[in-house]
Amino acid sequence: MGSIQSDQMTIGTLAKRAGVGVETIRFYQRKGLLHEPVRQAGFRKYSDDDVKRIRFVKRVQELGFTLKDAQELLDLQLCNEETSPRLAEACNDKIVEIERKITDLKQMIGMLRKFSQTCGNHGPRQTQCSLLDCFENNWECCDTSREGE
Amino acid sequence: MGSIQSDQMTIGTLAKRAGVGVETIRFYQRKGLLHEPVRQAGFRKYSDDDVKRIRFVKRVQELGFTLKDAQELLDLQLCNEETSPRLAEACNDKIVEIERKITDLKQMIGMLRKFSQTCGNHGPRQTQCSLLDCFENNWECCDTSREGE
DNA sequence: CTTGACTCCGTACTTAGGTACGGAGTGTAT
DNA sequence: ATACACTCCGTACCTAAGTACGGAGTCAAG
Repeated sequence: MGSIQSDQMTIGTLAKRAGVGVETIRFYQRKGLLHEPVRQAGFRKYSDDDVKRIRFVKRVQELGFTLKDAQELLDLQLCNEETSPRLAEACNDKIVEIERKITDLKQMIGMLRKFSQTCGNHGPRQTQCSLLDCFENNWECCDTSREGE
Repeated sequence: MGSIQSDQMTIGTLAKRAGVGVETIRFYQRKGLLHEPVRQAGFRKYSDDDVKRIRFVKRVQELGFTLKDAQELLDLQLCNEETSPRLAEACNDKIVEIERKITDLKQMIGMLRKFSQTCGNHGPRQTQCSLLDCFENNWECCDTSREGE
C-alpha cells in the first residue's frame, strides 16, 4: 500500500501519469485546481496526490460538470470540525443536483426507447411519433397504450 | 389543443416564447439547428414548431449534451422507411451513452453520501475519508463495514 | 562537455456557445 | 407622418477549457 518513492515527479511525468498534457497542468495551476508545487532548481516537483487530483477532475468533468464544480468538490477535502457542517450541506446540494440530472436522463432514455420502437418499427399501424411532440407532452410519447415495463 | 393562429411570429416573439435571446436564434440558424425560415419583407417568420425545437435543444443541453448532440437528436425526426434502421441504431447508441452516464452519476452520489456521513459526523471514531481516496479506490469509500442499503 | 530531452515563462491561438454593437430598413400606433 | 419598437446584417467580443509557440535555462548520458 506504500509505494517506494515515486513521489516527487516532474510536470512531464505527472502529465503522463494523469493522462493529460503538460500545458493542461500549468493551466490547472493557474486556475487554482492544483496548489503551487515545491520547486527544485526552478522545476516543479509533484506528488502522487497531484495525480489523484487531476484524475478526479477529469472524471468529474466527464460527468458533465465544470472545472469550478470540480474545484468545489476538491474543496470538500478541507474537512474539519469547523467546516464540517458547511461541507455536509455542500455535499447534499451536489447530491440533489446530480439526482435531478439522473431523473432527467432517465426520462430521456424512456423517450428514445419509445421513439425507436415506433419509428424503427413500421408495422401496419403507422404510429409515428415526433421527438419534439414527446418532449412537449412531458415525454409521454405517442404510444401510451401499453405501459407495462 | 389547436391554437387559433399564433403561427408566423417574428424572431423577437420566438425568442421570448422559447426563453432565449434573439441573437441565440440567429446563432442556431447559422449552426443549422433551425432551418432557414420563410421571410416576409425580409423579416423571418417562425412557427410554433420552432419554439418546440429551441426548447428541446435547451433541454438536451441542460442534460450535459452539446449542440451537436442536440442536432443529432433532432435529425432523428427525419424518420421514414429508408432511414429507419440507421435511426434506430442512433437511438440505441444515445441510450447506451446516457445509461453509462447515469451509472457514473450514481457512483458519484454514493461517494458523496458516504463522504458526508463520515466527514459531517465527527463521532468518537475518526473515520475521516478523503474524496480523492474514495475515487482512487473505485469509490469504495473508507467506511465499508456496513453495506446494507 | 556537448547533445538531446525536458522544463521554464508569457503570450497567442482554438473551439463551443453564445452576447453585444451599430447603422440601416420596416411596421405600427397615434 | 412621425415616433418608436422591432428587425436586418456583419462583425466583434466574451467565457470556458484548453493547446501551441518559442526562446532560454537545466539535467543526464555518453
